[in-house]
Parts: sequence; structure tokens; C-alpha cells
Amino acid sequence: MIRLTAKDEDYLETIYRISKTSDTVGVTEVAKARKVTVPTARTAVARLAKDGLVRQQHYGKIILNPSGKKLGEEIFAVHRILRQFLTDALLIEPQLAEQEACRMEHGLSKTTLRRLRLFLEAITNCGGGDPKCLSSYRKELLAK
Amino acid sequence: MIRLTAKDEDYLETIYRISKTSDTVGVTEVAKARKVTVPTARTAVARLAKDGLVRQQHYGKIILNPSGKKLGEEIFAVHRILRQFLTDALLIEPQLAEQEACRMEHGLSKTTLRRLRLFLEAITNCGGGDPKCLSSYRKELLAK
DNA sequence: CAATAATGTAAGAGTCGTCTTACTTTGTCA
DNA sequence: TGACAAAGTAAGACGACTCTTACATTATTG
Repeated sequence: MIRLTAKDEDYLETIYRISKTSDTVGVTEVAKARKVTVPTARTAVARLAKDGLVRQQHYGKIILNPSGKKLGEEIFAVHRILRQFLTDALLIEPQLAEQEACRMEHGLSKTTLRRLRLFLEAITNCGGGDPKCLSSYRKELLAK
Repeated sequence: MIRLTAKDEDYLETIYRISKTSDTVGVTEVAKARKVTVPTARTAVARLAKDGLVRQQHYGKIILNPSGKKLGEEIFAVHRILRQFLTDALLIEPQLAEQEACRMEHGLSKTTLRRLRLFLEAITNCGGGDPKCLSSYRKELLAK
């Protein structure tokens, strides 16, 4: 089981996100997205490559290996859950929610994430004026 | 304005917490609490001392300066809010909530923390079966 | 197709945060 | 009160992560 640092998770997530909207991922793009210098992004990519998550030919583009893609996807999913909690439950502005999610997303347990997901579902259903609100969350939780 | 790293925030919080139940704080206690070696804790204390947050005489105990106490208190308060959210809203077991709070507590904005606080109040009031639930949170939010 | 722009790489330095090993000081108690 | 235990310190190492400066390769375009 690969154990990444928080920073490397950030880089992998960034690469994953870029790769979804662009068919090539360059070091420069990563650097810009993470607001670091190009050499810094490069060393990060080198670390990820050492772990087999990405590969890159000399002067070539960054390519996600299957394991890297999978992990990037997972990290991004966590990010989305947190962001959704911030926007939908706390009513935080999208832009701030995006930042804050970055800060909270590392190293959370599967348990907490699963419960956060359930909680969000409960909240969302509640939006239509349904008064059962959180009690439904509690029931679901007890059912697992 | 002092800008601590996440780790140093952890150390300061630890020192603050120990100081609340014990009238002297030693490097060894800090090391044990943070699960690091004694020299590691020592270098962390040295960093905090450099920032004027704590002081320590040679071979002496660690003492929180006023600024350190204030900041430690603030950091701990954030920790408590997150822990409460995890236990009271998500119904996470206390022990896990304690850990997870540690991971989420760094670098959150005042806005997010304030809203989380309000949200918790709304949830708590909702516990008695009051159907207004989250709508009260939304109202309060708009009123600020 | 050659000059230039864009992109990527190398080398070297510095801080943070951790460790190990070894040493010093302080406190205790026989 | 002196030996030993407990606590603290020093020195040196290492990886992560960042920077700057300088160099190499690739793409573009005039």
C-alpha cells in the first residue's frame, strides 16, 4: 500500500484533474496549478514516478499509470465530498470551499468519509422542506 | 502576526493541553504526547521559543508566554469544534473523532469556523426533535 | 530552416521535521 | 552524600519540499 505525503497527494490530484480536461499534462501546468516553480513541480513528479504512480519520458509529458489514476480519482473524490459539505451544508462560497477542502482532505479515515457522505445525502433530501432532516441520517447509520 | 506550520501548531496545542492539567510541562511529556522522540520534541520547542511563544531555561521546564497561551487556546478551540462536529453531527466515535479533528484543524478560515459553529448550534437544537432543523441555520447565516 | 519561444532538466542551497547516538544536568534515595 | 535514574541537550544525518540560476530540448513561426 502506497503511503503518500499530503503534498504528493496534492500533486497527484492536480495531475489527475488536469488529465481530465487535457490530453497531455506538462510540468509547467502542474507548477502553475499548485503555485510553485517549475523545478519544484518537477521534483514532485519525480517522487510520484518513484512510487510508480506516473511515468514520464525525458522532456516528455506526464502520464498517469493505472495505480496513479485510481489513487488520484480517490483523492479527488474526497475533495469533492468535503467541498460539497462546505457549500451545501455550511453554505460557504464555492471559491473558499474549494480552498478549505484542500486543507481538510488529507488522511481522513474511510469511516469519517462514509459518514460524511451519508450525512450529505440526508441534508440534501432535507432541502426540499422535509422535516425528518437529520433523523434519517441517524437511522441509516444504525442500519449499517 | 505569527505564522506557524501545521506541526508547530500541533506542538503548541499539545503544550497548551498539558499545561491545563499539569503545572509543569517537560520535553519528555510533549514527546510522548506527540509520539516523537525527545530530541524531536526539543527542536520543536526551540522553534516555538524562537517565535516567542514559549520559553525555557537550560534544563528547565517549558513555560507558555502570553502569546503562546492565547494561540494555543485558539488552536485548541478549533480542534474542539471539529471534534464536536464529528461526534455530534456525524456520530463518529470519540476516539476516532479526536484523531480526525487533528487532521482537519489546520489553516481553516475564520469564515468556515464561524459557520461550522453556527451549524453545530442548529444541529444541537434539532436534536430534541425540532423540525426546523437546518433552516434555522440558514436564517441565522443570512442575518449576519 | 534557423531564430526564438516555450518547455523541461540539472545543480546547489536552505528550512522543516524527523531520527540515532552520545553526552550533560538534575533529582532521588540508600 | 554519592550512585543511579530521569530528564534534557548536542551533533550529525536524512528525506521532503521549496527556491534560484543556469542549461538543454522541443515547438513554432517568419
